[in-house]
Amino acid sequence: MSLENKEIPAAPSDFIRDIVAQHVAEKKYPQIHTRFPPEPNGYLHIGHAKSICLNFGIAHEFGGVCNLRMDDTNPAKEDVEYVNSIIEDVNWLIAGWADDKLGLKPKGKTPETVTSNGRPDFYLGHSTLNPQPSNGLEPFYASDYFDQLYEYAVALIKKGNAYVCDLTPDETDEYRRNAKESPFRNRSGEESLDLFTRMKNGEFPDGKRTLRAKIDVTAPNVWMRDPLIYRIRHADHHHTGGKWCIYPMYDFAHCLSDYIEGITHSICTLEFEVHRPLYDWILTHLDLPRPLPHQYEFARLSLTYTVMSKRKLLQLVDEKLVTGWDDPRMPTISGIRRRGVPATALRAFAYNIGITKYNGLTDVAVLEHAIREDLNKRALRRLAVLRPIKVVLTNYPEGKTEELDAVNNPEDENAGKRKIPFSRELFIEQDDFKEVAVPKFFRLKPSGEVRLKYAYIIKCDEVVKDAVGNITELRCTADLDSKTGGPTANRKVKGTIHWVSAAHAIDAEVRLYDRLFTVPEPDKATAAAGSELSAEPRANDFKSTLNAHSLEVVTAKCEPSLKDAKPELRYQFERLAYFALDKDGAPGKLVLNRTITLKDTWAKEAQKG
RNA sequence: UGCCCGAUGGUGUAACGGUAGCACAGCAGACUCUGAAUCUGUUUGUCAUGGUUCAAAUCCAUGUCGGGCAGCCA
Repeated sequence: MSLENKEIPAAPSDFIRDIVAQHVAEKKYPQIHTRFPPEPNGYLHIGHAKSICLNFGIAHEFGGVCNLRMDDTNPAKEDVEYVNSIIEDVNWLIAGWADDKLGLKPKGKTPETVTSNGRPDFYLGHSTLNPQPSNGLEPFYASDYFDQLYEYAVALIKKGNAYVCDLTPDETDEYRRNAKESPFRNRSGEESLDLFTRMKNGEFPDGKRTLRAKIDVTAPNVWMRDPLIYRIRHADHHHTGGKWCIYPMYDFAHCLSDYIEGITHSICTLEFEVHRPLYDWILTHLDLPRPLPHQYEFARLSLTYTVMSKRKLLQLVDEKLVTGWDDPRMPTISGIRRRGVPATALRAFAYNIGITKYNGLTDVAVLEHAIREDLNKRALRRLAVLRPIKVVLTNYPEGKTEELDAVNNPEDENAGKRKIPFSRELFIEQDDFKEVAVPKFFRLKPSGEVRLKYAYIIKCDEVVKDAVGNITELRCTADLDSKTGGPTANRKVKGTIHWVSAAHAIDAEVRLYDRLFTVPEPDKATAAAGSELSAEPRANDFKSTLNAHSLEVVTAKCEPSLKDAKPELRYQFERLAYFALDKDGAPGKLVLNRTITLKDTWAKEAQKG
């Protein structure tokens, strides 16, 4: 069994899963049916990953289905680029885990008019389960239901539960704030129907009229104060083209999309909690013949050292503060993937943080731990030197090369071994030599000994410097009996360091990524903290906390086996970090991204002084 | 301001009227041919005040603090 298919830890329990489990026990529904409904107006981020893992996790654990649906009712903000990235990201995240629960539909399929329980109904039929979306299948689109939503709106008007309103946007706001009835509230159903038809036919400009649900303008919950359910937008839609100039609002489209698809559990984030009465109102006022979906809310994810809002992420992209949506420093799923994080690690993280209604702030260390735990098990060990310093072994024959055995992964016997060339001239890490060593520094120092991993114990005899005092070379002698497996191999020296043979090393462009922000809560940053004490954070202030050193590029010296590195594999440069191939690489040009460093207890110790 | 929701160690979560547990982080140690991993130990917690009860993190009331909503965005 490969790591990709390895099951993630025991299914968690939370208040939503408890509800679902109860419904399953009661046999309340023939099948549990969730959905993941992003708006295609940006790339998915790690907060969406939490939602994906919840919705697909429930489908996975309770034998259900989870539809992927584009919540695309606002043509102004949405784009096919985003649709495609969403499909790619979801498929990547659920691959080998819940891809058999992914609900799709045949391309172009729209809801059918059927009879359910003796009454007319719109229903899409059962979702198609298929892990290959390219196979004539596509995700669901709220925009595929525009015909049906229009019919539902007409039905509401005919029942006296909706009316066309001519108030301007400002007036609408004012009336709603003051709990005042619109003067158009009591116009006849016939007149509303006529005006709604003409809205649809394009007779009015944007903003001229709206369709509103007739509920209760004095309701304490403002979303019940005759909310808008349709507005005029003369704009092409990425999926329906120029067919429509009126578009349904979220509240109207979402609950009915859930219904049309046969969703049982409609799970969303906390900010929609106040919308739930409206969700229920619309569904219960349309005399729908099948069981109604129900909405449940959980807290969205916040992470330290991260911004999560699509607006801010878009700003980073637009202002070229990162290289794109998939910049490995971005908290987007595509960025995280490019950074080298396996989907299994992201899923483990999502499971570990749990689901509640408390708006907390999760320490990014929890994510980092999940990544390290995953990578430790799968990464192939390699020797590579990021910042080289030359070492010459004066007692080792010139021109001699040995092939030394090296373990590919101590956590996985099946990963096997490889050969590493060893010779008289080597590179070691600058950090692994100190001319004036501090007490607990047990790496290489003048007259000190250190083990070269898989090779010999060496002793530093001489430090060679250039005219300005920079170290150019270390001249060392090797204990030629101390080679791994040799007579004095068990001689104890405190330190072991990594190295590469200078003559055999290959170069790689290595991108050392660090956190994008320097403070735990960039959203709370105040740019002008000096001049305006206790100032409220302003919309753009988060950019003042960007980490200037979030990317450093070095040319590393790597052991030659790395020329065969594969994009689907992960590598650990021993004692340093985990790496993955970047798409910018080419045959003969190695480009690696640092996914995450190894834990570095020494760095912490050294900082203490 | 109105409405809604929430509050358990530093952080995130569990305990569903009956011993406050887990993970991350931290600290200390063991081991180590990766200062990684692994292993051991360990500091720190039920927002407050009342009430119900043999018994309250859990139920009730009030307060405090925090979050959300008040777009013709989702």
